Amino acid sequence: MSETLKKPRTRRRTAPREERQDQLIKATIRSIAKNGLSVTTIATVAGEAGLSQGIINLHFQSKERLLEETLSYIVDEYRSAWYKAMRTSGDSAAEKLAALAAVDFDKRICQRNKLAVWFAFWGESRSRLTYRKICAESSREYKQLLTGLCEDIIKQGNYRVQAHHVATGLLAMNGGLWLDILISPAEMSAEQAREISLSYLRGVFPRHFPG
Amino acid sequence: MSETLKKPRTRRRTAPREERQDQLIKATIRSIAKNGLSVTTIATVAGEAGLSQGIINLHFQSKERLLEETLSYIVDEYRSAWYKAMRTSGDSAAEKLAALAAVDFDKRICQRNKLAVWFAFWGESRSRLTYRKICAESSREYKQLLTGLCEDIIKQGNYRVQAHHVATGLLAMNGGLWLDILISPAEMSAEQAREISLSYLRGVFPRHFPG
DNA sequence: ATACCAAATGAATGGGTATTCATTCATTGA
DNA sequence: TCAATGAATGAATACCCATTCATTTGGTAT
Repeated sequence: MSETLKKPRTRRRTAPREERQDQLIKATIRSIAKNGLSVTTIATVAGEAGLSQGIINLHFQSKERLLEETLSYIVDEYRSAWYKAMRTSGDSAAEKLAALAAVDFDKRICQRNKLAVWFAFWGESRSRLTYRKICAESSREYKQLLTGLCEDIIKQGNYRVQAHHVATGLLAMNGGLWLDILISPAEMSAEQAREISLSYLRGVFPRHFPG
Repeated sequence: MSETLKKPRTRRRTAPREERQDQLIKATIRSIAKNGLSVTTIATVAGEAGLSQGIINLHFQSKERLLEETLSYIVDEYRSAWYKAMRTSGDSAAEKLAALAAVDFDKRICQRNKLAVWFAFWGESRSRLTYRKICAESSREYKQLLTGLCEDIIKQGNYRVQAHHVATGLLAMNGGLWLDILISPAEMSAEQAREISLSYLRGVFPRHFPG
């Protein structure tokens, strides 16, 4: 007995709950990217995951909850990424701001499949309170963080701009660049987008972000 | 005879083709804003227009074509707006650029219902070639126009930025601000957005857009 | 081995949607 | 006033989709 940690020889057909849910969420991301949210059905997701239709209600109770969990997954992943960037970046406000801006174009975050999910949900969010709620707190927190960093830099450099304007503008610009990457990947790569975003910061805070 | 242009006394139940199509497109915009694209059905559009279900296939052959015509309507309206801005604005590149940037936050263009439509279609556009095509030419043309104006200003002012970066950045920022207006109208008005967008231009071209 | 349990399946169900088309109705010209 | 025309209707149709659940299957403890 007590060989509980033995590895299975054959690929297990039954997976632990969390693993299967993760698998389904990733299948949902692919389906939304490939088919769009309005054509994403239980069947397309199950097909993408290579599993049966019934499994979605087994794990998520409803299609709607699967979609909500998928959005949460993306939002949480994004939040974790900038939390980490804050921890690992340099101490100065400028370094932190640069690190945050870079997260938006990080390989892990700035994947077209995931961008497709962001925009799919934004497209529906006007009419769906739930979707807005899932994004709300994280986005509020993020903007506050950005604004704080901008305030510091403005004080240090004696710049004559409003922190709130810069933070909101930067956030908006990066979102818009995401759309370019999503829709016209031939004309806009993540690297170019990062460069454009940075050139904005150089323009507003020239002494902190020298060209 | 020859009184063909007489006005009808009673409200006509049968309207000219173009008028009815316009009415249906406007109903579609309202339905997308209210319900989202994925819940917009023949029934919701017909209900919004106060007409019967059959009328949509009568005028547009299919729901899909109605949606495409609706997107085209929004795109064309936007294009007309900046064409007009170019005609009526001052002659200097800076004036023209300011006029263009202002169009994005013009009352006619920057309505939440219409913004909802833009984002609804962007959300699906990754998976729908047709949607991308409808936007493509207009958007290309617009970016080219912006870039040209930036080039002029850069030459005049001897600025050390790339025209393409500024044009793309401005376009992206305005798109991102649209999202703020759409999703958090309490925190972002069209006027504030215009101000933020302008403060970007002031930052990049300080001698042409004095604060 | 055997029995048990939970995971997974997929056919069946019920509700909803786009599209069609025979019918109704408003308008116009004679 | 009376056809003739075509716009508009809405019930009928055929299809699709989320959800359910009886059944099967894989893993585990005995």
